Amino acid sequence: MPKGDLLTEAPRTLRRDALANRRKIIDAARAAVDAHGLDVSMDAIAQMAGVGIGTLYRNFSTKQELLDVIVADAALAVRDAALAARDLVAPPDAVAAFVLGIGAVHAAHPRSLKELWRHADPVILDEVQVIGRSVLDRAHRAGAVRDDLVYEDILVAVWSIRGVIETTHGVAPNAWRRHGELLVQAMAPRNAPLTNAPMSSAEAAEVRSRGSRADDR
Amino acid sequence: MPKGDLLTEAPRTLRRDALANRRKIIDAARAAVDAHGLDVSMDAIAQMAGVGIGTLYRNFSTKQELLDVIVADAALAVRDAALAARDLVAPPDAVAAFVLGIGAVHAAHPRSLKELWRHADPVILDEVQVIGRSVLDRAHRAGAVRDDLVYEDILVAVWSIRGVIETTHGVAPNAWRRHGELLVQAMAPRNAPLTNAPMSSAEAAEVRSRGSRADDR
DNA sequence: CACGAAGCGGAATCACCATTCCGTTTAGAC
DNA sequence: GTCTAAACGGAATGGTGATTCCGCTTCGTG
Repeated sequence: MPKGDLLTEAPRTLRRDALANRRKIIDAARAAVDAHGLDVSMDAIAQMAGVGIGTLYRNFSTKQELLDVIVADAALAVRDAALAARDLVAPPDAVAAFVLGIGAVHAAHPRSLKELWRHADPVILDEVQVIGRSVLDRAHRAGAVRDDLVYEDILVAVWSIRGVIETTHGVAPNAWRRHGELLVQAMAPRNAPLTNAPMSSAEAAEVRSRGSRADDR
Repeated sequence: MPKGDLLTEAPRTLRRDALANRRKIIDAARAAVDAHGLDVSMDAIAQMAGVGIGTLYRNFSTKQELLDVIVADAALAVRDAALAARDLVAPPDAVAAFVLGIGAVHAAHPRSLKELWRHADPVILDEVQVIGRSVLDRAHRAGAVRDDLVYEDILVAVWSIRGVIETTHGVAPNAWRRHGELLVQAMAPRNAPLTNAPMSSAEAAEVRSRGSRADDR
């Protein structure tokens, strides 16, 4: 050990080629997931990226770790869509922009967002929630949405669009848009009050931690 | 070959015990799928049914074949819900009953219906479609739904409810009901005309044959 | 009750993946 | 140009799950 114990931690910079490979891997992984779902094999990703499997594992010690990067990216895209709705759209239309904007992100990555609402970084999802609540709040004050509409309804609307995309994206990639339009209209004032109570925000948060697996494993 | 070629086909009746086992297997499979999803292992199903794996494969030559039976059952439940909506509910409310009734079936089997709309017997799904179109037709004539509502919108609504259930069932098993209510209201007359064209019925049919996998495999 | 066909259980087989290991190749500091 | 740490590729390993095989057991007929 001639160099002593000065450098216990990993080096801060990657070799030029290594960095390029890392990029290729992430891009390939995203493409592979969009094309074949979250259960693409690591070999398939490696091949698509044009590197060996060893290189995948040099960059990401686990498949999950790689997928997390993909999901994190997607979460950022969702947050950006939320921000755009809040900051670039007039309050009365912002709820629609929020729902449809996030729907568009899902449509662009039909499979990688599947697990988004369960596995993504809670910090980002919290940001989305804060943005969404503020969008809804201003819409309420503008009288642009029905009184009984709560943020959880909007969340559920997004999940419903996700479901439509999951079912249709290969055949009718825009089918979700009409569904979204229908939902937005349902959020308008003047509709009869809803008789079913909304999901509580605690429940919404829990979907994040346990997903739907109340019993799995 | 003393018996000659008279009995090329399989015997028509099962031994009493074999029949009982077959029932146990189907029940266990349904329960297992509801609890753990379509990728439960055959071993798990066998164990839950209290039989050996060999027995599973004596009854169903393939895992897919067993799952198909489960899905077929679910398809029948969906058809029954559709029939109930058509025959037991006044035309103006029948569309709501159709959507919510089918939603309830999905909620009762959150996972086994996941693949329903892709893999189930086309004959049954056709029946559902015929029933649905007739329900919609009568609702139109009663002036109970918006003019621009087509059957494909209803199908998409069901898929959206399926998506909500998939996401929430473990945590908020009734969250889908409020979403369904919202959708039903959106289907009422007096809403602004939709700007997005509906999915074509050819596309809807294609979801059945290729599902969303435009590129898989 | 004896017997043979029909059934049964579960070990063995096969295929597919994630992950590990290690000999070989290269970037880039000197 | 040399040299070494950093990177690489891909074969080998280990685990999981579907499917097959076959000796043993049970139903139910005569």
